[in-house]
Amino acid sequence: MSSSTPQLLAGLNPQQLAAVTLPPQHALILAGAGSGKTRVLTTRIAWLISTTQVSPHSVLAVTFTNKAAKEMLTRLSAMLPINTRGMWIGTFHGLCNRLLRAHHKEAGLPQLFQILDQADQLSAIKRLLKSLDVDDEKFPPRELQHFINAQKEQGTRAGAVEAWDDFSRKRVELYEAYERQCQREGVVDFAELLLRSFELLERNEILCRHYQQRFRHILVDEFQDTNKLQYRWLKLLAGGGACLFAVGDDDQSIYGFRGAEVGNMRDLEREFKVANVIRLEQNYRSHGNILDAANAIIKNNASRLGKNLWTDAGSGEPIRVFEAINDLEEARWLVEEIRSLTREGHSRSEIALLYRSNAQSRVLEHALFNAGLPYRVYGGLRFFERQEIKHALAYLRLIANPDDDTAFARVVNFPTRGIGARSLEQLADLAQAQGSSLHAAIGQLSGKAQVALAAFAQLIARMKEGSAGLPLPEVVDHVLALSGLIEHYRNEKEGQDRLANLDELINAAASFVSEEWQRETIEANAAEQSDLAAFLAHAALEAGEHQAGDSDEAIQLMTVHSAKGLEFNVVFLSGLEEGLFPHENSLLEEKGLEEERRLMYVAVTRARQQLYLSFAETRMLHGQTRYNLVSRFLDEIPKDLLKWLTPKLRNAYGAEAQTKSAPAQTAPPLRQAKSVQRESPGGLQIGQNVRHAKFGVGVIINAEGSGTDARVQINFGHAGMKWLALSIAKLTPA
DNA sequence: TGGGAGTGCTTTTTT
DNA sequence: AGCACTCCCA
Repeated sequence: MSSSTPQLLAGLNPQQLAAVTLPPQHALILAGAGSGKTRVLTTRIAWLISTTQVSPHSVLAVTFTNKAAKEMLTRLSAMLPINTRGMWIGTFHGLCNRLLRAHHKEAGLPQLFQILDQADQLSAIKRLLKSLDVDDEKFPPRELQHFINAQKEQGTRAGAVEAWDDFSRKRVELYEAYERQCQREGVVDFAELLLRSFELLERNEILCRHYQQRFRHILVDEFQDTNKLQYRWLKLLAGGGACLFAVGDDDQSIYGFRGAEVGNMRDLEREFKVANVIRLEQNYRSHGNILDAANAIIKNNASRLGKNLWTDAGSGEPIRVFEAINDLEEARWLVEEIRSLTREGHSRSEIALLYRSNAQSRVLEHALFNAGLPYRVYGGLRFFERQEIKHALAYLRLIANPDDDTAFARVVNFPTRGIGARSLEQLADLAQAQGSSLHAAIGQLSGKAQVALAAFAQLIARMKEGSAGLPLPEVVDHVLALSGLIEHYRNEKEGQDRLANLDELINAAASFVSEEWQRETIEANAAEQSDLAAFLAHAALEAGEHQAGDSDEAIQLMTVHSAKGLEFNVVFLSGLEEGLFPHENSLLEEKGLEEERRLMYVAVTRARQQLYLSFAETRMLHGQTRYNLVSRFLDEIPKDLLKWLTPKLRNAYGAEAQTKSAPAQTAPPLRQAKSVQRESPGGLQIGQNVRHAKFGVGVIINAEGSGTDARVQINFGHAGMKWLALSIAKLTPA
C-alpha cells in the first residue's frame, strides 16, 4: 500500500469507504443524490491504481456527459501523480469514437468518417426521403429519426426489425436505405457510434479479446441512464473477467423517454451476480427539511430499489410555498424574493430557477430582465450548433471528405453562388443513379449546372491545397476566408454576432490543439488522426457551452432535466401545476408518472439550504390561458415542512373546501378563448373551482353550447380532463 | 434568390 | 404566443 493511501481515504464515511476499497468484483453502488457519488468513483480509480498494481492503462471509465468526464479527470489528476494519458475516460460516444477511429478498417468505415449530430441526421433523413420520393407526410422525418435511433439503441439493425404490415415494412426499408446512405457517405450518427463499435467487438474475436484483457476495471457513472445497447456494450467488454463497478441512482432516472432503462440496474445485479449492493445514503448536500420532502415524494413510487437519504445537518429552513394568481404574478414574486435574497448576501450564481419545460422560461426571463437582474439560461442553441458554425464546419468536413453529402448540401449554395434547386436536383438524380456522392457526380453533369458546380468543386480543392500543412487554427482561418462566409455575414444586417462566433471558432481550434492532454484521454487517439479530423469529431461530440462568456454572477435558469448533477444554495421550483409538472403527456405513458416524480425528486434535491415552490392558478401556454390545479407532488410533501407565503390553498388539489380568500392583487381579467363564453351556462365561470361527486374538485377551463346542450370542460387533476354536460352532471362550487 | 405570407406544432435532451 | 418550415411571387 502506498503512503498516500490513508490520505486518499481520509474523510470517507463507512459506506463510501467500503465502495472505494471493494475487492476486485462486480459492484453496484446505489448512490443517492448528494451522497458523494463522483468522489467515490474517482477515489475508487485512484485507490485501484495506487494499491493493487492496476495500471492506469487497464482502467475504463464511462460517463454520459463530457462535463462529467472532465470533472473525473481533473479530480483524478489531483489525487494521483500519474499521467492520465493512457487512460480511457470518457463518454460512451467519445470512447466508441476512439475505438472506431483506431479500427476503422475492421469496422468498415473510412478513416475520416464524420459524425452526424441530431440536426445533421435529420437533414440526412430528409434528403433520403426526397431522393426516394417518399411522402414525408406519411413518414415524417422526425418520427423516422426517432424510430431509427430507437432501433439502434436496442441494438437492432434494419434486417432484424420485425414488420407485419405495409407501413412498418416501408419504415424498415427506409431504415435500411438510411444505413446505406450513411455508409456511402462515410458518416455515422450518435447511435451508430455505439452500435458499430459494439458489433466490431462482437464480430472480431481477436479485437474483442484484446480489449477484454486490457480493461480489468470498468467503471460506469449514472448507470441508471444506460440504454439496452450500452448495457450490452459494457457486458461484452467486461466478458473477459473485468470488474464492473457501476454507480447510479434509480430514483434519478429521468431519461426513460430517450431509451434509458432503469431495469439495467436490476439486470446488472442479477446477471453479474453482485453480492451486495452498497448504498450511499448519507447526504452531504441538503438541509433536513429538504431531504425529508424529497424522501416523502419519492416514497410514492412503487418500482424502486429502495433507499432513504439522511443527513446530520440540521433541518434548516422550512420549504416556502407561493401560490400566484397567474404566471406573471409568479414571476414578479420570484424577482422580489431573489432581490431580498441577494440583499441578504446570497450570491446570484447560487440561486437557481428551475422549471419543467423550456416554454416556462420566457416569462421568468422577462421579469428578471426588467428588474435588471443578471441571469443565465441553460439550454437552447449551443456553440457548435449555431448556423454559421455549422456552415463553417461543413466546409471543413468537405476538405476531410468531399463525399460527405450532408456537408455538401449544406454549403454548396451558401453563400449563394448561383446553384439553384434545379441544378441540385439534377446532381442528386445523377448521384442516385450511379450510387455515388454528390461531389463525385459533378463530372457527369452537363450544361450550365456543370459550370457552377465544377467551380464549387474547385473551391473545395483549393481549400484543401491551401490548408495542407498548416496548423489547425490557420486551416480554419483559411477556409473561412475562401468560403465567402465572412463576407456574407459582413453584409448581413444582423451578422455581427455571427462574425464574432466565426472568430471564436478559430479560437476554439487553437485551444483545442493546445489542450492536447485532455484530448488524448477523452476524445480519441490524436496520434492516429489529423488535428482537423479530431476537431470535427470534437465539434460533433461536444456541442460546447450554451452561452459563451456571460457573467458568472448570474441567476441560473434551467429545466429540471439540465439541473441534474448540479446543486445550489437556493432553488426555486416554479410552475408546480397539474398538467405542467407532472406534465400531462407523461400521464399517457405507462410509468410516466413515476418518471415525473423522479424528476420532482431531482428538482428538490438540488437545493442545499433553501427551497421555494411556486405555482399559478392561471398560465398562458401556447397562446391560451390555462387553468391549473396545484401539482399532486406538492401534496406529497408533509405539511409541517412547508411554510405558505400565501393564504393556504386557494386552489386546493383534492381540497378540503377553503374559504375563498380575496385575491391579494387584482387578477387580470380572464381572457376568453375564441367563441367561448366567459360566463358559462348555468352561472358557472371559467376558472372557477367546482366539485363533482365522482371526480372530485376541478377547475372549469372551457365552456360551450347553451341550454340543454351546455357543456363545460373541467380539469380534475388526478381524474383528468372531462367535458361534462350541465344538464346531466351535478356540479357544486368548491 | 429571397422575402413575405401562410401553416402547423409545441416535454424533458446528451451524445 | 412564438418559432420553424413551406410555398409562392417579384
